[in-house]
Amino acid sequence: MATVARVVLDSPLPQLDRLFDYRVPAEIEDDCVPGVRVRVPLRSGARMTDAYVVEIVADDALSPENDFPGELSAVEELVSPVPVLAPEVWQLARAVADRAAGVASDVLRLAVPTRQVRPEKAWLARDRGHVPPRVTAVPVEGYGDAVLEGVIDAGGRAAVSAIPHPVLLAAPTTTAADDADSTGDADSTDTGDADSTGDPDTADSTSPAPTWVPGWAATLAQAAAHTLAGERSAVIAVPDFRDVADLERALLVLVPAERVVRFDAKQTNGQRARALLTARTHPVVAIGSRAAVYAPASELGLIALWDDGDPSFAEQRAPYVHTRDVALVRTAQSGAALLMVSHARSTDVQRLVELGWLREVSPYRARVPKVIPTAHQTNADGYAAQARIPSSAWRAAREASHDGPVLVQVSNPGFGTGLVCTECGERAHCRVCGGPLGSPHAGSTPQCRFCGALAAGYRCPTCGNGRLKPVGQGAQRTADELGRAFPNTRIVVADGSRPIDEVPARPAVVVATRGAEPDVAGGYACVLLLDGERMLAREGLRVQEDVLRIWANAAAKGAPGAPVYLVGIGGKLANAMALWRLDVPAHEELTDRRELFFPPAVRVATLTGTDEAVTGAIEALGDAPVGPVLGPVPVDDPTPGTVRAIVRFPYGHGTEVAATLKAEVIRRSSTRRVVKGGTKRRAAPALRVRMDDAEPFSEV
DNA sequence: AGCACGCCGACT
DNA sequence: GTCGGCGTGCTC
Repeated sequence: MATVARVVLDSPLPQLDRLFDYRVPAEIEDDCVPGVRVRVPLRSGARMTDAYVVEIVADDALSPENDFPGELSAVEELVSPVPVLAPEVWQLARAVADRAAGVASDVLRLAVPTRQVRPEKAWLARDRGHVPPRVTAVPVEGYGDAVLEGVIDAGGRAAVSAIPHPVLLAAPTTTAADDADSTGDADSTDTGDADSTGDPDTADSTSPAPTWVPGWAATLAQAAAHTLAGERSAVIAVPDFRDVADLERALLVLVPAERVVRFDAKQTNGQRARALLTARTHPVVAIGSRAAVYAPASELGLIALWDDGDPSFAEQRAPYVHTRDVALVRTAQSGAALLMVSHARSTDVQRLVELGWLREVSPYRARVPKVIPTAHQTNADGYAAQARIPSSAWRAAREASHDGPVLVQVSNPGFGTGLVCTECGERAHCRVCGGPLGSPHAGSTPQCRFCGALAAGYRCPTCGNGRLKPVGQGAQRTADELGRAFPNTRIVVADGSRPIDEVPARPAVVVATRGAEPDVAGGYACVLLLDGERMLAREGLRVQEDVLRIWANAAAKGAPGAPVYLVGIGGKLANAMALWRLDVPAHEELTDRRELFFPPAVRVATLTGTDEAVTGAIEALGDAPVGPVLGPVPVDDPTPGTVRAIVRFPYGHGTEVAATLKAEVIRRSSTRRVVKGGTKRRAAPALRVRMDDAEPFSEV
């Protein structure tokens, strides 16, 4: 009896985004299993396409009325007998693509690394019956008696407020197993002497030394260890590379290295391929940035995200699906538990909480940061007056700097955000492109921040004066100021171009741009959050939640109960920080967005293309949209004559809207336009659809 | 993507 | 009468 392989083609064409059937030649029948890569002929024999086998069916199980009625072509080649596409990852890719009106093979490109021969051979040669060391159960500390364990074991879902300070994480004692007398207080984490009883059930004969890790990392490592102890996998996605490092450090205290696999952008393809195959072999904890959420972890028991509001979770490649959404789809498909851990709450998670879909879990008696808001004066130009740091904060910082490091968070790197004329205060602009001038170093030649042109010999066009001074404060400038104010203290600057992962727990002033704050064992003695006002002045739908997130994450780098000065901020946001009730602004923000039909209260789709295609797509949607359709308006991107429109629709219509838009894309892709003019050349697709853009209104 | 199929203008 | 233009549609 012959068999038929049902395959997904590795092609970005939407009209090919469905399964195709091929005959399986007898020679490869044994190895042609779901998940393997094959090459198949597509259209008139000679040309080959890469594909993954998704399903093997007996050809007498095909029904003539439902399946392809013609003669099947044969699979041309089995590329490798290693099944790299796990069935659940295929299901995930399909659902994620459908949700985004996108193409499944685009999702697969994010989920499956390109073929690597060496790791595959190593995997095939290896004893697949290998049993990895067992993982000792540890309690998830700080959340009351087995609260999070209960969520995980029940396949539940929770929005978890992270423990807002560093935690000293110690390896479980070899007797471990029962969590009976957990105090539920992360501060009391047992330092535990490094025992060397050499329990054969644990990976190493010597336990790792206790390590300071961020509170969230301790919680997620313990949650993962709990999941692994039940022989189930955990998948944990975090925004960036440094978070991966923190989490890995925490995990290696609790679980054998063999059980931890990484997926991140800095890996080579070979490393990713190895991680992928390991994850399929036995239960692991898969950690990493966006790609980790697609890890083919066997027996999935837990999916978790740290800081889901971080913009890094927005995928940059088609179909632009946010890691949070992938996690939600995967949770629904797998029945695994879901933990959304953060300090600040995203409006997206708040929506799920208000729906009752996520349960709220907070630390039990956590010591929250002692946030002290100090509203402050600005001068008439709107620039911070000389007293940038209020005297109370000065005093506290100076005092704290005797005991340990003080963190100073600023919004921008370098020396300042702009230059103004010393005489008339006019902002200096580039003579080439009109962009703002800045100075990368003290006293260096002014340079355009947009086009990079140097502006030597600049004269103010208003008053003719030739001298400029910086306005706004970058990290370097702040560091210089503080250096004068703290004469005998070490000053450290950390920003995007000079990243510092960790500073010693010694007196120092650490000036860091938002998001680049180094860790310190035990936490900072004091935290100053300086440029809040400027950060809030940005345009955008998510500025407020983003700024809260940035503040909260820095505040949580302080030692338990350390003072945190929130400079120049009053009102609701200051209140939320002071009370450490970061859900309140999220609730209010979400309420506003419901009234305005803005995401995430509703979903959005951005339609780009020819006027006819965009208008046609809007008509095809019928009455699914809510709120007025925005546009179509002309945009000359990617080609002149293009228009863009934004439609908004309730979550309940998502499936229908995505399917309709995908059908429109397919319809328009078969009739391609030819640009008028002498030489005919291929034009942009007549219709492009992007769903759930985080900042959909920024360009319309 | 590519390539075949199909219905209207100037050529042996 | 036919050769060939590229719009349209399909790919197991």
